[in-house]
Amino acid sequence: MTALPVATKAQTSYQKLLQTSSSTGLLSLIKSCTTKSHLLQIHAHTLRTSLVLDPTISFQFLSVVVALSPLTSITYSRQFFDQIEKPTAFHYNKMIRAYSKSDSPAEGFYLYRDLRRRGLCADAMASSFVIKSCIRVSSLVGGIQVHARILRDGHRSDSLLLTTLMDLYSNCRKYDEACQVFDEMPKRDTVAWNVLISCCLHNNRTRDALGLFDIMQSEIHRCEPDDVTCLLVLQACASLNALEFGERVHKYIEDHGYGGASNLCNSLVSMYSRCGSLDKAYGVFKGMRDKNVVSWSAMISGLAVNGYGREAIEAFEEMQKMGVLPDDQTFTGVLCACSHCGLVDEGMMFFDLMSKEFGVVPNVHHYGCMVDLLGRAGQLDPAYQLITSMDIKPDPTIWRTLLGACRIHGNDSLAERVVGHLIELKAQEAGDYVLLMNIYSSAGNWEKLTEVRKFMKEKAIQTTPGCSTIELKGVAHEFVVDDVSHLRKDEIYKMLDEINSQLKIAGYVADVTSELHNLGAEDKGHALSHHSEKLAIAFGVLSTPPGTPIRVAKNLRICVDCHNFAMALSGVYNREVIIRDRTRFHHFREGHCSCNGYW
DNA sequence: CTAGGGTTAG
Repeated sequence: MTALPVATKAQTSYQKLLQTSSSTGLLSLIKSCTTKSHLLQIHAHTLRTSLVLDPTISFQFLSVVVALSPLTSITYSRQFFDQIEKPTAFHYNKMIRAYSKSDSPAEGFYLYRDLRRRGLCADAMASSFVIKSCIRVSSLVGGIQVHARILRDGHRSDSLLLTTLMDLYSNCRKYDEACQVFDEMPKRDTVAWNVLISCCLHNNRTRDALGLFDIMQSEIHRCEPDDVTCLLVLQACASLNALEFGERVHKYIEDHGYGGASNLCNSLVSMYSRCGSLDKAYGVFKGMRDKNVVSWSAMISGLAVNGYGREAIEAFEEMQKMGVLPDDQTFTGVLCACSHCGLVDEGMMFFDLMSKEFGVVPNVHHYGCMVDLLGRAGQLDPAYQLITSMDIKPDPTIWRTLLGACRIHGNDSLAERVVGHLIELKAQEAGDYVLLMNIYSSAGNWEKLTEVRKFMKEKAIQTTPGCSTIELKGVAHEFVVDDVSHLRKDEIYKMLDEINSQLKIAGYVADVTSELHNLGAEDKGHALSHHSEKLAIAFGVLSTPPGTPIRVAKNLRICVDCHNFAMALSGVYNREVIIRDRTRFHHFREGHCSCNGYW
């Protein structure tokens, strides 16, 4: 351990003050200490006069040291702590709390163990701080140990403590354990429900998160959602494309007087955008009095993903006129706008501007947009160069973006290299091989295609089933390829047949060459005609009045044929069709798509 | 004798 810093000037006026003050005077001097220099002088003084032995004084001083730790360091606080001869539980709690918020949260855990070994009483607070530490270092093992202690200590009905514990399990991806803690809680307040919803959101239970919004309000629980609940549920709506549910939450927000909260408005803007309802997003955005960088970024990204690249760039300029400084996420939106609309030169310009004029260091998302931009424009080699020249480690997503571009431009040799990189990262997924097979298939390279297929079979690599959802009256309906599980399946298939024949008259021809989702299918044409998005669309046509927009969310990329299908349908049936796939939105209107073939 | 806990915008 390094030597403690001490005051350099031997006799300052402050030290005189210290020496002449009574013990109550000293306490108030300590409490009012706000500068590092005074802190060091008090420290020296307490050491010289053995005042560290006095628990009240040492506690007060520890409080100040911890409070001023941004000026000194957590290590300094610890050094002082170690000088206290007989630290009490109070001292420990103070120090453990400090650690839980510091850059070395794990130390809090060791100190907690130390506290117990000394036989001091660990109260609920101490345990609470330690769990915080465990969350920070995502130590499930540590958390479980503390959990056991909590039960032994008889703190099993402390809601606040148990809520923290739920958050721990949630952060460690232990959904069931978090639920169990929730179930065993004697009393659950709104925050407990919020943590449960947050847990669903972060553990692939997004649909359950929506359900909880209603369950918590039901007769049995009678728990009022608050602003945080709304924030969480809006995120769930956005990721599920649940527009109607989102509108309900919007109404709830208005009815409960949260309408003016900027964080909620920003969330609404994002939710509406991500549900493909740009006009509603803009409505909320326009009504906001204080638009901050988050609001603008949400609007810019919203415009971008919905295919309004030029408008997104205009919004970016407008934002600067209003004196709001863009940050990293603003640029993610702007670059995304460029990549979705094929604005290669603009994209390069913004990428350059970003760091030079706004000091925003490009992150993996920015690079990802640039790779997408270059890749889609056919500049595959520069895109590859860009990835290899990054000063950050390429993540699987960025390689996958390039792989997508390889598919568009049918570059099989680069695609193979990219898959090689994914394998190197041990991140290759079924979808990557499917993409590779798509490339071989459209190039007519049947040998390689069979090779990959065989490889996948041998390794038993499971493909992610394509799944499309459509929300109707607040309920999400799910479809997979050739789905026969829906109650109205007969009507749906009849409708799909009718749509197909109508579209054929209008000149739509099924494209069976470029896609093969169903690996085992002998009859590709057949599998194609019952893709999940087509079933969802047919269901939409069937169950909504003419003219109603049809909104579908798909977990994978939409295939070329389904894209053509939706495009034709939007004209023939005069329906707006909005499909959100894994990478972007497709707005189909009057026989056209917002992506203008650039996709 | 002293202080102190949970969820949370793009």
